[in-house]
Amino acid sequence: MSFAPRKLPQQGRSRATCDAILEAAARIIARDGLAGFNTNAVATRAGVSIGSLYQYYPNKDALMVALIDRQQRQQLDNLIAAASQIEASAGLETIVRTLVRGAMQHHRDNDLLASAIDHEEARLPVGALVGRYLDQGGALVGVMLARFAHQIRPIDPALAARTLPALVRAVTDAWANQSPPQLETAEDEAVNAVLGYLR
Amino acid sequence: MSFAPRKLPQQGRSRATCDAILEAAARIIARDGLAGFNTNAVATRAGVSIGSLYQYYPNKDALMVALIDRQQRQQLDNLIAAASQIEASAGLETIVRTLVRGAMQHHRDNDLLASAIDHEEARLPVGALVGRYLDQGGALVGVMLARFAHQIRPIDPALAARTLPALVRAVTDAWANQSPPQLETAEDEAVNAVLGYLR
DNA sequence: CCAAAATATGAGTGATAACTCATATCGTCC
DNA sequence: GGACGATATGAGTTATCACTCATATTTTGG
Repeated sequence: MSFAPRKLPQQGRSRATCDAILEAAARIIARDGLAGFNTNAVATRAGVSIGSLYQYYPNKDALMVALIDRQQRQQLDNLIAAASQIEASAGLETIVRTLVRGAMQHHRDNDLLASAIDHEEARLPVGALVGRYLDQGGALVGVMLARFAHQIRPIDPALAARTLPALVRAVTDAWANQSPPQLETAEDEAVNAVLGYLR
Repeated sequence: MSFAPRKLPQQGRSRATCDAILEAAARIIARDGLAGFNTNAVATRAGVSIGSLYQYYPNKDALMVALIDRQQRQQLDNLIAAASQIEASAGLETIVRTLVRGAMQHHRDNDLLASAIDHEEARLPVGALVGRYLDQGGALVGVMLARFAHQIRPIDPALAARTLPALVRAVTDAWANQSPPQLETAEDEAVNAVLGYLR
């Protein structure tokens, strides 16, 4: 089973079709989870026929892989945007807090989608794809934290890129499942956990 | 949709049937993930007819809920067993390390099953059920850590019971996805993360 | 032993959803 | 403006799978 696109869009029209399909898939999963994710629903939601969907995505898993790619790219973009807003003189805790806030925001906005994608990443052969994005993000964060080398123990950057988002996730989920959820405190806790891990 | 058992087993024979069904479900998910989890396969694997399965579990989700209950109970039992082997004079780090090792062992042995169950817990209304087990585990750990109150910042025990296993999980997964996986080091890292969070 | 209750059976039903294909429309290039 | 490739359509096919039910077997209590 291949996940490569069956046919590359060559005209603007078909590129719009591909995008609409991905967007529809994301919205459906965000609303109903993987249970509502079927190709007929995606095509309908995208305002496109089921035949068009299969013109570009050879099977359902290929569509999922494309969605994973899209999501990873968005998260990297978010990270870059957050990083660009941090002042050069910012302290370690400020930096960590800014990045944590960005990650939490992303999860809060797309809770079902984010966890569905996490789950599918484990099932599909996307290790290399995801690894590329994580390494880019890790490198960026590594540069930002280089100034604080004396406050931080040495950690493999590729590893930190996998560990830290998961840490934030773990803390966020734990607080979100509390009643009542207290998301402001969750941010403090996540910052705490990350700093505790880094030092 | 109710998840309560349709009929309670009253004879030893039917209790064995129920157990065989649950065991088969666990083994199938552990091998093939949720993709291979269908009621016909479970019944066949259990050496039981599909009709018998539906005699006790009114629908597929009810079977999943029973499996979640079973898994949570097992994890609590593991925790109790690990706790009982810790000497009364053990230091904080020793205690944390022992508990972390137990949790990692459990995940390593049942990787697909554990993550499938995590995923299903989010979808099904099992918050109260899971909460009871977490609170019991949290209380137990709370007692063990009470001696170290001066080294630990105050944390809501119910919250810690949700956060700490997730932390361990996050670190373990990050290291497991590294190539090559180094699970011994992962233990050190998880202990680190937990201690960093607690202090 | 017998009747009634409990338990087991598995072919069958209906719904869902992935995927195909014959046909139609659109865009581009000369 | 015509021809050819690119793109779009959606009814139809097929496989899977949750779940039922009429019937058969086993266990229990009297």
